[in-house]
Amino acid sequence: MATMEVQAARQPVRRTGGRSARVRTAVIEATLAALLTRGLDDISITEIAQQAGVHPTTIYRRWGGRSNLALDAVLSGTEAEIPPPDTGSLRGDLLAVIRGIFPFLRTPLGELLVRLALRRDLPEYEAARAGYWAQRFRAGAALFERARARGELRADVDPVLALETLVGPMYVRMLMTGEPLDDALLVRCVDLVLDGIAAPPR
Amino acid sequence: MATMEVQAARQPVRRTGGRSARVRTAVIEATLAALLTRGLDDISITEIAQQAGVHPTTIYRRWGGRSNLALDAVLSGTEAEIPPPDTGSLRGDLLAVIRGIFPFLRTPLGELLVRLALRRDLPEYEAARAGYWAQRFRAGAALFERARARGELRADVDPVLALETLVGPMYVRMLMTGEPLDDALLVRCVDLVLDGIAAPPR
DNA sequence: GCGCTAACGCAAGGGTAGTAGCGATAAGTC
DNA sequence: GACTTATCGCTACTACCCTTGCGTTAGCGC
Repeated sequence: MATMEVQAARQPVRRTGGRSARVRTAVIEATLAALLTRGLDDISITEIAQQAGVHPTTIYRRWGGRSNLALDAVLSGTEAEIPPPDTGSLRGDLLAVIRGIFPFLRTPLGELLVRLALRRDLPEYEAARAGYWAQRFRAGAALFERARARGELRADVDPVLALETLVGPMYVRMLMTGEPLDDALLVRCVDLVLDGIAAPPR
Repeated sequence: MATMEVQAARQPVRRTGGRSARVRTAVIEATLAALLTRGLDDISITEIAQQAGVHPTTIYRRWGGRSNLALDAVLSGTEAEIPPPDTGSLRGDLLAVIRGIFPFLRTPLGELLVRLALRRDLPEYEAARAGYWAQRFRAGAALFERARARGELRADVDPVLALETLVGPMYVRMLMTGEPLDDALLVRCVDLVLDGIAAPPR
């Protein structure tokens, strides 16, 4: 009796070194350059291809389309890890959090990342985005836990909502109103979230 | 001597009624339908044209491109005026403000408006956007003035930043994190902005 | 009504995005 | 070093976006 050889769906051996790697870095580099000069919607794959010294079909095959290519390029240029702050006070930690995000968002790359996050035609981005926010909010949870232990926090505060409220104005100004945005405003954001706007009871 | 007749650059007599009006409403309607079903980036002008019973060339000539067409359609479907609230208390006014924005943003049309606001390839949109926010913040200013007179407000509160902080989490959840969003959260947003997160001094 | 011309319809055409087939090259394995 | 095949280059092709030029229709002012 012949052996029951189940032909396992053998996945092809990927080739990650040498030419493929060179092609990838060249394309990613050219894409980033194009993104930073032309914007998110006006990049041409044909143009990027000849800029990278590569044939357009290669890009279509490996990335499949503009959105995916832009996503890969921007994520490749972004380091995900941000050390969670521990300054010893709630106010100091919140300042560190918002100051850790703000300068990056001001760079062209940061702005691209935000705009990419707002697209809905990229199911691949959902995972990356979820990971990004999960990581940030894990750091936030620790931050609030310490503050609670120090007695600096109200009892009923939701850390997630608090962080969203903290960074909310930054995104609103960046994306919607276009109002000016600087470090002094970040400090005011922190103090507003800490103390609220209501007059203290007397 | 002949009269010095300066040939003033005579602008053409616009025809706003009759056929032009019919074409416009038909196209706008078809565009809105297409936007709501296909999304902001996947609309086809050819398709919209035949849906509206109009030749594609007409759309290209009158609107010039997809972005402009989408902008006009969405703005046409949106009423700009929102009555400023006056409930008698700061908390009531803030709730009214955020509750006035929230249901609209949940509609497909509201979401389209927000996404349009995030595009940078539409200089025409800048004016509309500025007007929208100016109107909203004028109402906000009156709201805070009354609260200040009632002694409900801290002395150093910036109304603009306060409003941005109020609505910030709503936009963050809608655009970035995708966290759930309901009326109960709006109430918590208001209370957080009012009271802050810091434990009261004792 | 009448004339003028803005606005529309139509046909033709350039340009670019994206796909499919096939041979050539080179990465990984032995 | 030799073999297998993943990956890339090339050509050809389709499809759609958008523009241009010209003839036709129908608002608007008189």
